[in-house]
Amino acid sequence: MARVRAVDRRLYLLIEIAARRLHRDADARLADEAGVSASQAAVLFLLLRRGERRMGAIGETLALGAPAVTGLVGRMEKAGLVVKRKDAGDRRGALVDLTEAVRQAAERADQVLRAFNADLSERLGEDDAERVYDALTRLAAEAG
Amino acid sequence: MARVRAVDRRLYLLIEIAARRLHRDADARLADEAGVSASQAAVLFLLLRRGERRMGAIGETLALGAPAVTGLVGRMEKAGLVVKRKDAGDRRGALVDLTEAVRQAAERADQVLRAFNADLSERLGEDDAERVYDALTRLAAEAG
DNA sequence: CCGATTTCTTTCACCTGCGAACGAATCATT
DNA sequence: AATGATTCGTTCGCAGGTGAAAGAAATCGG
Repeated sequence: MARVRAVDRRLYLLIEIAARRLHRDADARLADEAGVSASQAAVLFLLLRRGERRMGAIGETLALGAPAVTGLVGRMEKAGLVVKRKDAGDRRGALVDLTEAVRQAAERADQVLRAFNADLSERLGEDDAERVYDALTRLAAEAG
Repeated sequence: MARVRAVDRRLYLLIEIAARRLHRDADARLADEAGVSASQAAVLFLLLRRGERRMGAIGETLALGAPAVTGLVGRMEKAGLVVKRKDAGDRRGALVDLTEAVRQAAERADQVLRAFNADLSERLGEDDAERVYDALTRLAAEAG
């Protein structure tokens, strides 16, 4: 299988490459075992943990632009994974939530994600996993 | 600006989020200062460092599937950034190389990338940058 | 030499993401 | 109130990614 050659120690490129590989892998596993895509799983995960959320909040948490959220949630709604309703308090906004019927699937997706992450931690070792987590948190915080 | 909330310590999601933010940022800077996209810059970078390459090799190094390479290189060819020619030795294959005219632009892109990476290293600190680099290399090596 | 298999790339249909431009609703100021 | 600026989400057109299937060229076994 393809080795990753260093490409001259460019951290940014490496992050992209790693993210792409992991995405592909997670996507396949999630599709198999939970019938959702990786992008969808992220939304389900968020809604499961934190409940009903506005479009904008979803985008902010997942670092997605507004059009991406519109599209992603739209496809999920069509697939019956989520429901969208107008925010009564601020009628510009829209609230997204899990459908009761799909909560179970969301939990399955959650477990696949959990297993996937456990694999990653194992491959890195507790210590490095922690460190990478912190480091990426700092990087993601404010892309200067 | 948007803080990244932990979303329950899911390393995989964090990697996606960080990659997305960094990509957006790098893409904007590269477009401004070198007139190429981040994906294109990765190809230019590779060709600049290692010279002429086959489609498959590009995909392998950058963790891109064959169709992605076809599309990316095709757009770059149309934009005059690279030339593609049949591999004389194995006429299934195609060799991609920089156009002489664009080598300068490639070097500009390279410098933007270098600066971008320097920023990242600075924000992480030498030590963590190194560690993250090694850790991601392991993760990217074989998405199990 | 020839058919079967493998390898390299492309095509297809699709999902996912982006920036720019827009309409609708809210907020702030007068 | 009225108007003007801001915020929220959508639409649009596009780049960039995927897996599956198909096409060429090379290779391998008989």
